[in-house]
Amino acid sequence: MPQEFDIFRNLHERLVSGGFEHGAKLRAEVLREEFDCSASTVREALFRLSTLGLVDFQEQKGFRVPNRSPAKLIELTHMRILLESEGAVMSIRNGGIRWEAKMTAAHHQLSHIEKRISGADNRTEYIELWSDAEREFHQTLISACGSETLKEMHARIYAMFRQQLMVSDRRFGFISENIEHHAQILKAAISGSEQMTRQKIHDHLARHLTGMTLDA
Amino acid sequence: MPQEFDIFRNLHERLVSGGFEHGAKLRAEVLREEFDCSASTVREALFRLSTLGLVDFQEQKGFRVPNRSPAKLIELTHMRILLESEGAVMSIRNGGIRWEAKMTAAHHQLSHIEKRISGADNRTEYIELWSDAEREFHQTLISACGSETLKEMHARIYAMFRQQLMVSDRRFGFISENIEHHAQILKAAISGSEQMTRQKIHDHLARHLTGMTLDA
DNA sequence: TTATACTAAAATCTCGAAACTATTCGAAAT
DNA sequence: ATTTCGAATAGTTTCGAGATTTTAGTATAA
Repeated sequence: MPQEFDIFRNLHERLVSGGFEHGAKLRAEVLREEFDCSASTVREALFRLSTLGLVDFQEQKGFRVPNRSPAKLIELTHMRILLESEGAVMSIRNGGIRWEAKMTAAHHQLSHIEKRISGADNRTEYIELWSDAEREFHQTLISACGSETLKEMHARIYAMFRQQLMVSDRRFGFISENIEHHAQILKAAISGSEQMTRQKIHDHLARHLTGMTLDA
Repeated sequence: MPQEFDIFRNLHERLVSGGFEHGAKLRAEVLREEFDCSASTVREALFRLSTLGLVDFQEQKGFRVPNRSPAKLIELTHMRILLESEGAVMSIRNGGIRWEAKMTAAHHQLSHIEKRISGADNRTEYIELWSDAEREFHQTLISACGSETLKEMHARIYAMFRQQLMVSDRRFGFISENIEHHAQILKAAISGSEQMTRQKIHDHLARHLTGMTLDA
């Protein structure tokens, strides 16, 4: 059973969901022990992650978790707006009824979790659930765009975006404002209005464009 | 002297400029000899290239040069249009006189080579020269956009795009039509017209959208 | 005190062989 | 003639040790 891919996936998930400190050093020799494999195998995984932008690599200096920077988050937000708007518009044109059905399903799922969270005592346990549903919603939005390249590119940007989020934004991203946003994006997409869809996607993400969000 | 990066660069260049057959197998053991290093080192470089989309990787099956597909070229063309248009417009807004100067310089250089080629007996020797100048022109176009992420993303798409080109398009991409296109893109960019710039970039790349180009 | 040079320790990078997996090819059975 | 099986070959992945480079610490000189 080849394990390099498992390591890759594991590290990917942790990097995106905040499992490492920003700027932390990633030593192959250390991670080696956790995965019970050789350092070379970890190194390969880290190399791949570095090409995805989730890990910084410097020759002879090793691997690091990228530092957080407001400027980077703004750039990634712009890219998300660009790619999601384009993907959503293309989905509207190509998707048909099947895509609309998938959209309503994805939103229903997300919406359900968001309602649960609103009244919950311990929100922490819902974070992963919500996180997955949110990703699913945004992925579905562009899923019928007809371009694997665009979807792949978006997935990478989305991962880097999430990695750049502060702890507070990762944990309380499901604020009531967002709940309304998702509903409006769905409505615009189903109605087939390209202009409106672009607008709602922009509105949804615009909060990350100021660079003024606070960390926990 | 760390050599992994050299191997990476060398393979990258060859993959993009058609140094390998489409679909060819890339065996670490074979390439090892050429670079006079171990297979593991080649493997690392190939892994990185696979994450960039320039090499296909399958577990337990090794590495391959991606096959050419008209659909893929069309997708990449759409991405180029999207990214270059956005980047150019942002450059128009942020670039100022310095960017305009760089643009005219890049175009002058490209234009000079294109004129040389038109009257040359043996065009082959100019290909690399032209190729570099063309890349430089398109890179300069988006260079003042203010987003490293966008530039990086564009560089990746551009590389994959070039890799997907047929031999004929790589060798005779400097057709007279293109010479005119580049001039018009420059003119639109310098004039500051965002709409016109978007249009000219689209026109320039549109020929790849039909999927009907022939191979040599 | 600040700067420089040297040394020891720690980390990274490369290697070649061993372990593992896929493919090929030919023999036996249908 | 075709299929199935298994051995032999070819190819891929993992490993841990050794070579190289960076980093940290200490001593010496300005």
